Amino acid sequence: MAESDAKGGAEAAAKDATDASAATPRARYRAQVRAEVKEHAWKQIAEAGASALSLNAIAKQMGVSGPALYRYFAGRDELITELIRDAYRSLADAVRAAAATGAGVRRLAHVLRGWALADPHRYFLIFGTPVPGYHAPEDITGISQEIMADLLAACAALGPDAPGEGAGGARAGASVAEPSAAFDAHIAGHRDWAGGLAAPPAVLRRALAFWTRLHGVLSLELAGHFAGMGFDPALLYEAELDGLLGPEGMPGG
Amino acid sequence: MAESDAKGGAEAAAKDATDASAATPRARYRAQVRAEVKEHAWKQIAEAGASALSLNAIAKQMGVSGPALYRYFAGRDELITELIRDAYRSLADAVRAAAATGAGVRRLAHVLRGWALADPHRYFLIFGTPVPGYHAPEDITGISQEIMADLLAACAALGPDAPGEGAGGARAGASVAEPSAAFDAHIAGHRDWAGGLAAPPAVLRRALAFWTRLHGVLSLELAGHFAGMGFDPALLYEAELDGLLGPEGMPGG
DNA sequence: AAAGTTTCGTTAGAAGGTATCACGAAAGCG
DNA sequence: CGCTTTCGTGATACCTTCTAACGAAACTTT
Repeated sequence: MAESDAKGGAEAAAKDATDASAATPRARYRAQVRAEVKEHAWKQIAEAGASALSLNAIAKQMGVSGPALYRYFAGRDELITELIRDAYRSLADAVRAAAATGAGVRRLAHVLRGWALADPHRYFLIFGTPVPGYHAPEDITGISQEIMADLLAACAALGPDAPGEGAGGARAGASVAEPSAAFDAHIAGHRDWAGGLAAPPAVLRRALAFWTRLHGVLSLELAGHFAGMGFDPALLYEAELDGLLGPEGMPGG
Repeated sequence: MAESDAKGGAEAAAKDATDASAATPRARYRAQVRAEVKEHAWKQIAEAGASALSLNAIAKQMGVSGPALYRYFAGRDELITELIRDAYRSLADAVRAAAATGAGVRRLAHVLRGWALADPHRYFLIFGTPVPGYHAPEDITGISQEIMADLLAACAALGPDAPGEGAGGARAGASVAEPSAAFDAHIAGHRDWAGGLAAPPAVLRRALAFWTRLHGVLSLELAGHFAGMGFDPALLYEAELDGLLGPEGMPGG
């Protein structure tokens, strides 16, 4: 029953092993070792990417034997899942901290870019090539909903007739408002992801555009696809942001 | 000297091993085996992703021993590089074929999406998480420039004052034309990637926006980030396309 | 056609990875 | 102090990439 205990213990301790100040000394030690493993894992990922992550190498670096780590993580997959969770939480915290100081969408975008540039591998862990069989646990989707909620709130703060193409108000004729109206009609009926927020469809569409457009520039930049092209990705990012926000420069941004 | 011969042979044959109808029977056989290996590799990638690609498994499927494949590929990296090259070529061919029939940007965008959905793993092989130490060979960057040239031509066909936010003409005031003008000034000085094409900065900017925005939607969709959100990614893709093109619907699109 | 050379595919093996098992030692708990 | 749980270890099985050496097959040349 040693193996089932180790498994059950790992799962049971997963709740309180996250906080360092647990009740029992056992759990506290567990949490510390788990944290140390993840620390080495992040270092290894930053150096050679997530695909090169090796439990064996981490164990060697920590001065213990390979199988020792299996007392703390069920396997490589569980460790990676944990790292993905930490990455999501890190991004959510960064976004929330900015939003708490009243940051607008523009500032949020800069927070996102700064967070991504600080550790590209961490960004790709979330938004990069998905692992074939992997399905994110419940709590991770919850964290991503936190991020979306903050983004949605920032977009709602812009007002329903905010500038930008297709948003409705600022355009000359109805010729431009039409295409987004078609999507607005669709998104109005599929707003489960917006939580309880009673935002108009234009706001939902704006939040989606923010996400996809910034990710588009950011991921191509981080992957090096702009490498030989000469221009500054930061300026392209800013240009997309301008197109999204309009030039008047939101006060909180 | 067998090993240096095998290496040199592989490199020398790499040129004519690509076309199936080579001069010598040796080269023809080589080309056939290499093609068969890649075929199995694609199947394996489609099933479990590029990270799960195993030379050993391919050899087993082909009924030969593991090391036999090292006569045809220097290693796993060379095989993957070859697959990336094929993926780029496949995309470039698809784009060029569409462009040859006079397809506009809208149709090009649909070709891109169709190509990506046909094999998501192939898309991620190009635009997904980059492998840490990998640098694309010269000819691969050449193929990507082909794609960019076609996109650029299609964008130029739209005319310099085409619709879309920040392009200049269709907007009500100068307040919206300003932000993109800032980027236009920058991109005007860094247009090495545009080849010899004498396109105005607005066209370059438009092509860049096409690439980044469509990739933004597409990559998030393929990675499953829209999974639990309920809306139809195809409609979001279309909405972004509309925002890029304007609603009047290009004739060739 | 025979001889020579190149290439091919094999087995063997090194080095490294994940993951399991069984055992002894350490540490917490009653 | 003793019982119980947990921890770390070495051994082991099986996977991977990749190199080396050898025999056989095939192409080339004489």
